[in-house]
Amino acid sequence: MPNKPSPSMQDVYTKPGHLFRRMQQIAVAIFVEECGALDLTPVQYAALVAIRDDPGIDATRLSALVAFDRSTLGSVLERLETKELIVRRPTPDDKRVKVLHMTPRGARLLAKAMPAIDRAQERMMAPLAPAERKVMMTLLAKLVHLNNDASRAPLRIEHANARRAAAPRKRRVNGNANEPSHV
Amino acid sequence: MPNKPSPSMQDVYTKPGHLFRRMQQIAVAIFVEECGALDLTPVQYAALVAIRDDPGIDATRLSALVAFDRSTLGSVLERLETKELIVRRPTPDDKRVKVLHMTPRGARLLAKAMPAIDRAQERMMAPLAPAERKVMMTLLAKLVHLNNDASRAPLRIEHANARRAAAPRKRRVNGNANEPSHV
DNA sequence: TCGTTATTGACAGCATACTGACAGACTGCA
DNA sequence: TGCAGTCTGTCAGTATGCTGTCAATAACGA
Repeated sequence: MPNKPSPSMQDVYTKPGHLFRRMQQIAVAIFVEECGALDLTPVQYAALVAIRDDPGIDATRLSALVAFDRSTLGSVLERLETKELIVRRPTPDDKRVKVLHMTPRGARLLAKAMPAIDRAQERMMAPLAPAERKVMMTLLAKLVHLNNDASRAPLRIEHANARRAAAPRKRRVNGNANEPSHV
Repeated sequence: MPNKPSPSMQDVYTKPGHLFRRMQQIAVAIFVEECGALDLTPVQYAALVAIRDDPGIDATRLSALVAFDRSTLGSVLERLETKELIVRRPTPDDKRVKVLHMTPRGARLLAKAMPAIDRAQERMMAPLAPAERKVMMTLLAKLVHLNNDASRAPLRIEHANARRAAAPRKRRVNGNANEPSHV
């Protein structure tokens, strides 16, 4: 038995898992600090943008667009509807589906939130020099992209218009069928 | 470049906030995939390591060591105690405090989990080339470190032994008194 | 056409996280 | 010594996220 010594806390601090968790903690804290007055969370913001980009989208396709779990998205949409930022409407086409639209109020909030969002994104990266930021973002984007299928809620951009475009039915081939084509 | 008045989803995808959230999602998914059989989450793992490193630590100091919110840590410790991986004991010194110790069962689980943890950390970074991983980790560590005070639960290593070492009482000067001295 | 399969939104249950508040215990200092 | 202020664990409330499951509905295939 090699009897490798167990990891110490100092080891944990330098591991990607710990650092990603910390960075997410920090990013959310900064976001809320900037947007808290507008009562808008990172997740709600992303959902709003996606709905405005794709009016009439349904919840399942939205979850693929913003990479939320379908279960989680339900409660997020409920909160957005309670705040009257979006509406959920049934469709005659498919009685299972409820389509999503942004309200004028939602549009106003989004416009108002923009400067705060920008400040938040700026602050997260502030400790790095401009050149470092660029490297960081490139590597992070690559990492997220190539790990896309690791999470339960992978990003699926090509799904967004599937319904509307009457795309051919999907054939799930055991595991990850849709490798995204964009890089 | 962004001639659009409002951000589109394509913009959101390239913003640090979105990418950090995705990466955390992915990191947790990979961790759970590797360690799920052991019924161990990333947070529980970090707490276990810290308790083993610092037997007799109390919950408040532990929360500073692993950068959890004090409120959150309560329920985490409760779950660890239910699984009999740790014990919480009152101390005669200070009736408010409950000190934490790992059980033999906790030690066994930690030892058993090590290979899975290593695999998980490895998999998260797998899409990057070795040189890229190094750059990524360096920049990420720097970013987390310099943003440390942005979250509610900043890392406070110097607190860990405060009680035991009978350190001089800290003087809170309006706001965040402990600016980390290490950079 | 009709049974099988897939999809959709919803829900229950668990685990992080954060805000804010609290009672009880402790400490420093007047 | 007494008391004002601090610290500790805990709790209620809110918001993500995940694993499952379910009924209703839709689409497919023999």
